[in-house]
Amino acid sequence: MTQHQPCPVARALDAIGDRWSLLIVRDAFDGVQRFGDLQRNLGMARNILSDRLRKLVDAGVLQTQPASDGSAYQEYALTAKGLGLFPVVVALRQWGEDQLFAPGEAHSSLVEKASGQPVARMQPQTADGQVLAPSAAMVRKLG
Amino acid sequence: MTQHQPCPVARALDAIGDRWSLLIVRDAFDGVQRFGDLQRNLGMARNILSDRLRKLVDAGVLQTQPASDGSAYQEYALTAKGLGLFPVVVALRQWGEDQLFAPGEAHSSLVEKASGQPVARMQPQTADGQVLAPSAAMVRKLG
DNA sequence: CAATCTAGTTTTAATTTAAAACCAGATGAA
DNA sequence: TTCATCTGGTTTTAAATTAAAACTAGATTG
Repeated sequence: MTQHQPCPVARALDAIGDRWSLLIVRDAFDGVQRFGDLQRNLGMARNILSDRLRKLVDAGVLQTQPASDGSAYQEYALTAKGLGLFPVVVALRQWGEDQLFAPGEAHSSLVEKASGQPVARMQPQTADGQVLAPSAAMVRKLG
Repeated sequence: MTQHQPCPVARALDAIGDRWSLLIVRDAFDGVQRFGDLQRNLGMARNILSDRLRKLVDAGVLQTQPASDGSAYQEYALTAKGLGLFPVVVALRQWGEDQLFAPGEAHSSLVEKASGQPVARMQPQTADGQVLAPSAAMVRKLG
């Protein structure tokens, strides 16, 4: 898996496409920012978490900053680049909600804080706002 | 990584969150359906491709069907569940296009076949169509 | 019918992940 | 201020996964 893939999807998966990185990012969106909290939350090996955090920081998805509780520790926060993954996490969540739970099986769902209303289903759209079917899309090479 | 994760994101990543599965799905969206074509395209080991295809079929993301060229071989096609990953792949592609290429660096992009127009940027929205910022969303547990 | 192609499987080696022990510095309690 | 504990790691070793290559059976081509 060399660097500098020409396909944006491949390059994205190079950065965050392993088993743990997107779960770390999901937790970060939920406000989990401390090493220990991430480790307990995700139940993952500390050395692997350490490695992934380093890679996510190197990739510019996370950054370290002084802990907000005033202690001498640090916390991991999403950068602007990391915040850009919000649509990815939401799309993944919606696919999971739709496709991976038995009918009637309980699951969490994403709502707007202010209203408590569920978030709208994400769908690729054309420039003029029509829903875009997979078969109506194509990749234009090397723009 | 046990089965039956309560979080839809975790469950989704259990199904397609390894280094190869989403690349296979991306190729499937691009019409690549034959074992040999996938292997050559992705440059991955045959045994791993074989394993991933089996898992994706078991997960209901892909299904096998007779090859469309009339030969006795089979091909792997997206199921309805697999087609549901379109927003995930597009979101990932847009993040890659936005964040992972140097300014001016050439990259492919996704356009509408009919018009050649680029696909609109995906953004989570509230029920009434407002853009939803990450900080304005929350997870409601066990709906 | 022989050569080649397709879609795998098997075997073995290399890499990655996991678990557990370990450690240094920060914190908190007496 | 000192001792015990907490935090955020690293190191070591074992287990699991991935990769590369060789191999195979059935399909196709000439």
